[in-house]
Amino acid sequence: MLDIRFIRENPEAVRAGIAAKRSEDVVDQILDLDKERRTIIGEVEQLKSRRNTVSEEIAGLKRTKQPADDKIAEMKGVSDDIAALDQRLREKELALNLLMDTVPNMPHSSVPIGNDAKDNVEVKRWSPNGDDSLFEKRAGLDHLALAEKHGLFDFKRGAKIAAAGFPVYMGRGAQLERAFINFMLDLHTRSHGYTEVLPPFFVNATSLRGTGQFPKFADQVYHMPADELYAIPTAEVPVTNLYAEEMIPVEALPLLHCAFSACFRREAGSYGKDTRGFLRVHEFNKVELVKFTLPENSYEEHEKLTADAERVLELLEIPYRRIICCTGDQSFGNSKQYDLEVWSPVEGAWLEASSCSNFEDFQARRANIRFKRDAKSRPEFVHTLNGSGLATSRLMVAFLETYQEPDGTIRIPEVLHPYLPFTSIA
RNA sequence: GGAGAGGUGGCAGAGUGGUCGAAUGCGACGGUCUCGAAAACCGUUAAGCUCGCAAGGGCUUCGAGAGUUCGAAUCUCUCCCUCUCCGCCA
Repeated sequence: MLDIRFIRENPEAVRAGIAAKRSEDVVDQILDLDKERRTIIGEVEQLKSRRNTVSEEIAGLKRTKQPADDKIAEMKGVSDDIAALDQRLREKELALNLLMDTVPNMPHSSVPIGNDAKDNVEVKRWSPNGDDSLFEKRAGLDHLALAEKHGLFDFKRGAKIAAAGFPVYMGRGAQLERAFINFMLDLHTRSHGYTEVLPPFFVNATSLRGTGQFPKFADQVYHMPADELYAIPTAEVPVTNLYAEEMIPVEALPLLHCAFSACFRREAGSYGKDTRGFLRVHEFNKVELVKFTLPENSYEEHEKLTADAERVLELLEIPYRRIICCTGDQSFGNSKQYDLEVWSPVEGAWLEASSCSNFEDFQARRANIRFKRDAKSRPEFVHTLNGSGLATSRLMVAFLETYQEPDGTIRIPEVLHPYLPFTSIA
């Protein structure tokens, strides 16, 4: 959510940001409602002020046992007027908030203007020893064939016991998945300074609104109406909301958390697109990185967070690239977004394995996450950042294809040996 | 699932329908004292909205919502949450 005062004072800048993000321009409606709202506030508060004054006079008269009947009679109508104005005010505020929720975060000045993914800009490419030949399409079994050959996953039985898009990991496939997760958690907690969190996988609607999934993406989240709970689409939701409505001690900033969770996404409307195997699933596993920072440090922390995610791929020696998402492709709530894409040599395609975003104070304002610079200063909103570090599903695809030998054996890189009871899948 | 207790300021914890945004304690901040610190003493100590160039003013907030009343932290109703005990259970 943006600051209403910022919109009031910079309507043209907001209009430009909305246009760059390909969102609907509601600035005029917001300004109108804001004006009406403030007019009503002026009227109703004048009445309330009068009521308070007279109430005190009545109290004074009662205390000295003097009659106050005429003043009481005078106030009877005033309270009704106040109630009517309060009602109108609530209606205006409700309408205003609904619109405010649809305004995206403003893109940072360093983000390229663009329409869609085609306008994203590659800013970095990495492969072991800088070997560019690794970015070529190669012959070999794709991840589904490899999984079949070695009995790593069971998509059919996943569909039987749940639904299509809910993978089952079997045997060495399950162990490999667990090794990825443990490896990433250990890296981020031991080498990158993050504190581990294992959050609930269900949250309430307030939390989803806090991080920006609601109201815009409500149809993408699994809902359990009997208990009014929602399955998390990412650990970003529970972890960011840990400090909702709180004042974080300034000395605790920056606050760094990493969290493993399963992630649940309905992917409504995307049927038929990239549906094979792990390319698009309803449930997947992810280690998420979340930061709470001082406003002036968030862009520096964004670079570090992205580098922390990249480190996973570098240690696993998986070729990847970093792209900066253009204004039309970045997400609703963030101001700057890097995507990390792993190279899938058999698909011959880049697969998104991570998305690292700076939300500035957009989520912090919605969730009311604040800090004070010192005891005397006013509270300010922190900046929140998050990024996958990483999601395992696309990583698994690239990993299996990258590490297959000519005979279909999958070699396990040394960095994972401490996490597995085998060094190859043959 | 059943029974009970409770939700008040950063924390702890009082509160009679009317000088209650709220006693008191702790903490924090500023000051006196000190070479410095501790102790002691004095003072300050919420947030949001709104009007105003500012100084400053106004309004709201005692878990949430509704009600009674001229007036609600205080009375009534509904809901939410926390804790304790019993039952069941991974």
